Amino acid sequence: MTDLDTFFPYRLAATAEAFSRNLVDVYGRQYGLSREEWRLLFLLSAGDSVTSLDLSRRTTLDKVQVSRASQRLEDKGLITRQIAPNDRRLRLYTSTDAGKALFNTILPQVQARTQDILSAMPEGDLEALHRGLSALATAIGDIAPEGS
Amino acid sequence: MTDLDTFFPYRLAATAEAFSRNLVDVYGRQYGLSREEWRLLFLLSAGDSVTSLDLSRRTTLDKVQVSRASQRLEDKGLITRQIAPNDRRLRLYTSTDAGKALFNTILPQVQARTQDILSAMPEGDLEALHRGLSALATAIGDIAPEGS
DNA sequence: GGATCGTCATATCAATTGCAACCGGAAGGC
DNA sequence: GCCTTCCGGTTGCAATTGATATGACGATCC
Repeated sequence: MTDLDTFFPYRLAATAEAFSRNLVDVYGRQYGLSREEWRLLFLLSAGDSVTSLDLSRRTTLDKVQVSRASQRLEDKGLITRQIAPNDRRLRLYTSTDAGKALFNTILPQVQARTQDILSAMPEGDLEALHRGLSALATAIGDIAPEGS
Repeated sequence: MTDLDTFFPYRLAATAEAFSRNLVDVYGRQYGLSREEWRLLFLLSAGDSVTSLDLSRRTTLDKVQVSRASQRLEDKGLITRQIAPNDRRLRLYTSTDAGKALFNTILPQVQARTQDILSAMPEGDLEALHRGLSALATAIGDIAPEGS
């Protein structure tokens, strides 16, 4: 167990990063979005307006990252930011038509790449991965409830 | 499938990151090592001298990252860097006594934290995770052999 | 042997990130 | 009403990272 390759957390991180790199190659290299921008666009394109609070809760991004990523998305005309009417400290983020169009262009490609990879796995292993990952996420949450 | 939480690559990345954060909390917050520094120390403390080529091959770090991380480790007195005798372009990295001592202090704590988390998983799920992760790593390697 | 090409380490510069201060705005006490 | 405290978002600055260029070295071909 003194070899890094066999050290589980490292294998997990390396695999996740490799997967992620593959997808960044789709939405980043071709469309110039960073990972954070893609995540935000993903959440916003689902439908209606979302507050910044929702965003940082539903991503692993902190408020500075949300602020800067959304600024760039706004500069690109993909989203708009308004001040929330009930609490003027909050922002309401909304995807523009251009943003939704871009999202609808990219999503199938990302899904296709994802499918390419996942369907290359032997039968049953994907289910095993799902099972294991869910259990791990739960375990991490239980062990370290403090988080950020 | 329009929810980020259910989007598999995201779940994988988020879980890996959460796990990693937990470990960084051990070697980083308490001993001031970055993830890269910890990885290098890990590899070097195993035993004898290692060339920079080995290092970047056995981590996901490129040579610039190796160069920088090892510089910091040298500044802290944890490793030494010599010029390789057979190829004077290469560097030979060796862990100092201080480096090994620090590693021997940290490793048990990292392993303990890892065990805390993994053993909180229900019976069988860890094996499933191993299986799935290996299959996924293979699939990624097959799909995108170019990599870096 | 000398020219040329590929490779490794490092330097340099721009872009990104993290941290902490700051600026409104809200909430609660008085 | 005000004043204090807390909270969300932004901004500035320092440290880090990434991309690219430079310089040193080794290997190959002539």
